[in-house]
Amino acid sequence: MYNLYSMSTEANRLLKSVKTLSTIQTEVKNINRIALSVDCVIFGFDENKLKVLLIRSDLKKFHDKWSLLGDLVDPREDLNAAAYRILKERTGLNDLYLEQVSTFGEINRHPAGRVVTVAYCSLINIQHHRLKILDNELHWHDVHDITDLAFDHKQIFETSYRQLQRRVQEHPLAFSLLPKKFSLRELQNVYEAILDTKMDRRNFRKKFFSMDFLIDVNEMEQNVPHRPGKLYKFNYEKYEKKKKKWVGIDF
Amino acid sequence: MYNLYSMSTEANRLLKSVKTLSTIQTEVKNINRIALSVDCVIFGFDENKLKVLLIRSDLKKFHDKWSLLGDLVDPREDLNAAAYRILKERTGLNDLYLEQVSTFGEINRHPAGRVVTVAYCSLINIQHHRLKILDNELHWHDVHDITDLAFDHKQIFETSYRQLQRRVQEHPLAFSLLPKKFSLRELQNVYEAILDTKMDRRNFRKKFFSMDFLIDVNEMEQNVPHRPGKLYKFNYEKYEKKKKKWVGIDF
DNA sequence: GCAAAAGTGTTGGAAATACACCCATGT
DNA sequence: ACATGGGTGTATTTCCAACACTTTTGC
Repeated sequence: MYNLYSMSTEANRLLKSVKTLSTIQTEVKNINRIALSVDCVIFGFDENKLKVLLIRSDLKKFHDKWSLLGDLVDPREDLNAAAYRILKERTGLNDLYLEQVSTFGEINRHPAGRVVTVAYCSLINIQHHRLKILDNELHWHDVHDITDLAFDHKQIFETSYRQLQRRVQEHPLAFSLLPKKFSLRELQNVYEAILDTKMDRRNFRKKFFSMDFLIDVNEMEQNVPHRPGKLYKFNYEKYEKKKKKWVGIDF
Repeated sequence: MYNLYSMSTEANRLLKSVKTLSTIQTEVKNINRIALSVDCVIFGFDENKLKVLLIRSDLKKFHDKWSLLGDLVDPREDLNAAAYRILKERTGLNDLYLEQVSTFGEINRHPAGRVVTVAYCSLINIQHHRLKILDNELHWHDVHDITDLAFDHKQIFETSYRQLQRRVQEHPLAFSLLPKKFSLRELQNVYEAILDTKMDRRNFRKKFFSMDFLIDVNEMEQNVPHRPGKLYKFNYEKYEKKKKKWVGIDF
């Protein structure tokens, strides 16, 4: 039995092999180390569909399969910094929505050896970085068309997508997929795409106007073949002040 | 720039240093490895209070501070298996509620070197293993009395506690803190302790009876100095069949 | 009989849902 | 003029919150 934190002699009666700090240091340095990677599930919204950014895997074992964007974490690099680095490399953008999802640590999940991976979910405005992904090894995939991915990335993707569906209903994430200024129809399209459902337009508007977090920017849509809608932006400051505490048993 | 999954020559125009499998293997084996640990936030319920199980840390740097129960992950061990191992070592119990919370990977979070830790949350019935924690280096602490813990364990604890508060409202976790048979009052006490709030007794009963997941076991409380309550157990099978899909924007 | 908690229904307000018509623009 | 989606209001239902008295047991 190990114990990473305690070296109590008192505890030794129960805990057979409590370690000294130098023992821990030896293990940390030489014995128990594992390769750690980050995988980013990068969502975008285009043509009224929710998309995920994938790269072609050319490992023989996974020929013709797609995989998430990932890399090893450098031992001198914060975990979150590694995730931001990967995003920056792939999208060219800073200041993105990025959130940790979960860590996947089965022994044989990677053919190169023991690699534990931390999954992150990111939401980006697909217009803003379209120029960066001319590379035809990188591709946006409709989330409905994901069949099998390389490694355990299908599982990672599904976990991330479910978490996104959950979180978008409780937090103002959807705006990260849209331009700063957007119409209510675009916003509703994002929700419908993420949740894979249809909503009533009038009730959707009522809901958002009653939350009172949308700022009317006094502009209209341009070049639409129908009556143009008003544009809004999300009031993050007001949201941060007012966000509710949620109590209510419901399962 | 690295890439763990792709070795496309096509991509090389954009991605300066895409790696071969053998390069990846070399890095996984020799270069980029990091010590990985698991920390368990073990919650219990006793005397109508929510408790967390901590061990005394005797590292000089953290003398007199308490810490979570954790250990290094063995490179030949599944991540989840490591968490179950730690739980088993400390509580003697298998088949516990155990769920991953989050991974903490700041560079200097551990004095022994670079240690990234995966936090897990567990709920146990405190009666069942009371005998295992005679060791006075292990102690149940009221969650309200947690001030500072060793390492970054305060942050880990708070993240886990918040997640518990969130999840207990949407999933039937509370029953893991109680005996198989429990009274509605005990159940309500668990919710009130976790959520740190008071609830209306009649509405609480109405809520649970209308969900219709409680089985009346036709037994009563024994040896209470007042009218004894009926005992129930939770119908997990029925819950699994019926659990609802939740749709509704609310933030 | 008294203390202590179990058990039980109703009502008002808030929020969610369902639903149909007129309006502004591009073609 | 017409096709397309923008914009709006009301009635109904469902859910939640507030609230007080009677019952059963141990002492």
